[in-house]
Parts: sequence; structure tokens; C-alpha cells
Amino acid sequence: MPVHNADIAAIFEEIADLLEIEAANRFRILAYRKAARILSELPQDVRALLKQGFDLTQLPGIGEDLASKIIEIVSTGSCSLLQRLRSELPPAITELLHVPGLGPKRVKALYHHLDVQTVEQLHRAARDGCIRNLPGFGEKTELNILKAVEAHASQSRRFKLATAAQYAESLVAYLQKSPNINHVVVAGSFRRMRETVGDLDILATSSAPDAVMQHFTAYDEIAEVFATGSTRATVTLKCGLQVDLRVVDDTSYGAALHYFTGSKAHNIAIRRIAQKLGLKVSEYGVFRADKSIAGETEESVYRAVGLPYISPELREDRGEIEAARAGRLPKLVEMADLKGDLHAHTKATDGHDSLRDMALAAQKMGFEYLAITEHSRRLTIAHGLDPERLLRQCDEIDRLNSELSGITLLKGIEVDILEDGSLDLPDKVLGRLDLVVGAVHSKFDLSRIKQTERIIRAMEHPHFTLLAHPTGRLLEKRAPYDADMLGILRQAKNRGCFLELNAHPERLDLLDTYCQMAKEEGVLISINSDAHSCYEFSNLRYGVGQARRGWLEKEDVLNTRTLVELRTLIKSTM
DNA sequence: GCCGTTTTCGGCCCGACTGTTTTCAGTCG
Repeated sequence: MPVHNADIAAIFEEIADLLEIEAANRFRILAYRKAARILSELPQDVRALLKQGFDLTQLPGIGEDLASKIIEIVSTGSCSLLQRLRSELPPAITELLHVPGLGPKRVKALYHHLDVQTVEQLHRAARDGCIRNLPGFGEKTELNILKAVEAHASQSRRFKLATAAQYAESLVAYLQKSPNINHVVVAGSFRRMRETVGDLDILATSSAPDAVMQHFTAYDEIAEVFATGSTRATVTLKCGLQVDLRVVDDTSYGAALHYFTGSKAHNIAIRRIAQKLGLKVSEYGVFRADKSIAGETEESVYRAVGLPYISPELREDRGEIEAARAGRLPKLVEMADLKGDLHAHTKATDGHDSLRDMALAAQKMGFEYLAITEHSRRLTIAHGLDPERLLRQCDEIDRLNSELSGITLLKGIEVDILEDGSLDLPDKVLGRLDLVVGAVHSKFDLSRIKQTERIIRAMEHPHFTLLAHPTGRLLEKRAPYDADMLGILRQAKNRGCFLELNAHPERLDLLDTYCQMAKEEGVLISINSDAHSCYEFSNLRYGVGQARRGWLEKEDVLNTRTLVELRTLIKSTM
């Protein structure tokens, strides 16, 4: 069985869960969790690294012991520590830890006193009133467990960033109506532009926090209020999204924003640095003894611990603190840097708008150019273009370009990469185009080797320019296909072609960690909308967010180039 | 279990809310 990074991470998470129930040293548990996070975020495949003789203890949070466990898992598919823990505790018990409100202590008590091992048994015990009499439990706790179990299935999902944005914008608009609120901002993973968010973390400043809480909990989209205090409240919206509101004084705004933006790992790293400097960082400020020395702005918090400002998208404890310390922080790409878009469709295939409307909408975005890249004939469901229709569209674009001023349409195609790596249209037709965007739309389940060979072969084609949505994943719907991204990037480098970061909220593909890898390999990334209508160019902001999470700067992005520069870069691939 | 411009041993981030307690444990972010 091939072992992926995610499999190793899952084993370490399960070990951590079981160790928690066993009440093991909490730092030992943290070590397993940190290792799980590092592995799941690692863009390179651990198996491949081991084959190259890479020393795993070079990775942060991985020491001798965990390195040997990783080797054990890669070679045997399992881990003897996990086997032992599983033999001591019932297998499904870690599932109980994921019920909100249940932690290791309560899970352990439920198991020992009531022999509760599964969520179903927990549900029954709560319904039958067996839990209220356990030491440390009571009627309210029992009721909360019952509610949590019943809501568990429907609430555990994450929301796509763009979906969460809709709920966030309405809620922020509502909060801003309160005369007691000074600032209000969405923090958390939303502010870090993560592709999906589990909840919304909203920060407000006010000198009358109780009034703010009252206003907040009266929001008519709220399904249930879980907790309200004078500074913090937790609710669920009717759509199932959890919202945490935190209210602090204006003087703590920066510190609270930093704290509430996270990530948790980044915050911990910052607090450790502060600790070494004899300081204490909390959501209220930076303190020396009891004296506040910073906190009104995020910049002041970073300054107090001797660091420059770090953008939210970088705050994942993936090397940003070291980079900040060394003065090597990237100057991240911004929406305003984009000069065009290299992936869009019209109503000629599965889009909604005409060539002219798309061109005008792109111009409104401030773009110099827009590439029209319809699907090719193989994608019949999208009315893909055959050579004849494509050539007709080329003529139409030529005509339109002679009429338009300030925006240039580029002639392109999103051509299917067939199973054997050949392209879905004849060379002669592809040669007529300004650029050829290649994409995989079928046979997602090829082996890693075959899938990689297929894409690498497609890139060998003399007209190939850009690989669209390079992993094929659809958020919460379809896993990425298995392919060797490093191999693909090196081929792109050799051939002088490019990879896309598809900004569609369901794709956000290339992933952030692969963007970083592309940057290291010197491959330019094109942030494209894949727009099927005039309105979808605004999705580019999510693509830019993802690019920023991937440390990309203006120079690392293909479509920050002017049309003249772009033509030169593209031509060199043909 | 990891890690070292305080350390190869002894540390390891900080605070809010709830419910069951009579001063705090458990959980969460």
C-alpha cells in the first residue's frame, strides 16, 4: 500500500488522540500533533524524500524518534505504538473526542463508567439520562452532549472561503449598525485567506462590550447561542457556520487582531519569542511585567518582539518567522499587480457571455489583456470547440481586437490532455493561437507514474504554454489526482512553460504549498479566473489570496507582466 | 517528544466561558 504524507499525519493524529485519553504528557501529545501538521503541509512526498536519502530530522518538529516512526510507517504501513494504543482502548473512541464539548477527561470518564465507546452509544446514554449522575457531569452537560451529538453530522463541514465571505459580509454590515462598535473585522483563517474556513472569527472594538454582545446575539440569522460573556460569544448561524465574536478595547485592537487571526501555531511561536525577551503576549497587548508596551496595532505587536509586520496569509508557522527575522519576507503579490487573465470562456462553449462583453468586463478590472480559452472538442458536455469552430473564433477575435482599444483579446484554448499525453487538437490549429492552455479533464484515477508521464508528455508539445488547474481537485468534492508535482514543475522549467493558479473558489488550484515549490523551482504561476461570465473576474481575489499564502511576489506571477512582456515570455515556449 | 543567543535537561502560550463546584476542572480558541 502506498503511504502518503496524509496517511502518516492521520496516524500521528490518532496517536495524539489516544495519548490524550491516556493522559500522557501534554507536550508529547503536542509533538505528535505538530508533526502531523508539518507532514500534511509538506509539499514533497515523504517517500520520495526518503528515497533521496533526505534526513527527516531536518524538518521542524521531527526528531530522532518521530523520524524513525515515519520510516516504520512508510515501510510497514503502520506503527507499533498505534497498535499498542489501539489494543488498550476501543478503536472508535477517538471519534468521541471530535464531539464538541468532549475532551479527553470526559471521554475517559464516559468509557470507564458507562462503557461508552462510540458516538451512537454516547447518544443513547445521553438520551437515557445516564450521564448526569457521573462525577463532574450534570444535567446541563448531559443536555449539551445530546445537542452536540445530534448536530455533529451536519456541523462538522468546512465552508469554502467565497461562501463564508457572503455570510461574513452580511454579518459585518449588521454589526456596523451598532453605534457602540468602533472597529469590526473578520479575523481567523478567513483573514489568512485559507481555501476553506471552519468558523468565522470576528473582532470588534468597543467601550460598551455588553451592548455589542446584545446586538450580536439578536442577529436574526443566528440559530443558536452557545456562550456569551462580556468579551466573547459563540453562536451558530442557520447555515451551520459557527461564529465567534470577540470584543476588546481600542487600545488592544492590534493585539486582539493578531491573536484572533492566528494561526494557532504562528501565535505560539510569537509568544515563545516574547517569552525569551521577558515579555508576555496576549490578546490584550504585549506586557513587560504588568506594563503594556504595545498592542494598539499589529505592527506594534511585531515590533515589540523584534520583527517586521508579517502578512496574515503567511502566518502558518511555515518559516515566516525565520524569514522575518532574517529580513527575507516576500513582498507579496497584490490584486493591483495583475495586468490580465489567461483563462476564460464565452457562450461559444459553456460560458454565459459574449466575447465583447468578456473583453469589456476585463477592461473594467483594469486589465490590458484577456485570453479566451474555450474547451476543446473532447469535452462534449461543454460544447468544446473543434478545429473549424476554433478557427472561426480566432477570426472573430481578430476583428474584435481591431475595434477595441485599451484591451487585447488573446487567442487561446483550454485543450484536453488526453490519456496518452497528446493534445485534443491538431498542431496546425494550435499553431495559430497566442497560447495553449492544457488541462486534464478525464482519467483522474491513473497511477501516479502514468498521470505524471501523461502531463509531462503534454508539456513536451511545442505549442504548450500553461497547465490549467494542475491537481484537478474540487474543494470538498474531488481529491487531487496523484501526480509528482516536483517532476511536473521541473519539466515546466525545462520547457519554459507555466502553471496556473485557478482562482475559482471551488478549485484554488495550485495549492499554496505547491506555489512555494514553484517559486523555488523558478516556474512562473499565472493567476487565472477561469471565468465563465463577466461577474467571475472578481474571484481573482481568492486566487491572489492563495498566491500570497504560497509566498508569491509580483515577479513570480506571469500575468503581472505587460502584454509586450507576456508575448515575449510566451513566444519563447513556442 | 522536541529543542537550545538563558539550556543536551528542563523547559514547552495565554485567556474566556460553562457547569459543577464551593474554589476550579474541563474545554475551547
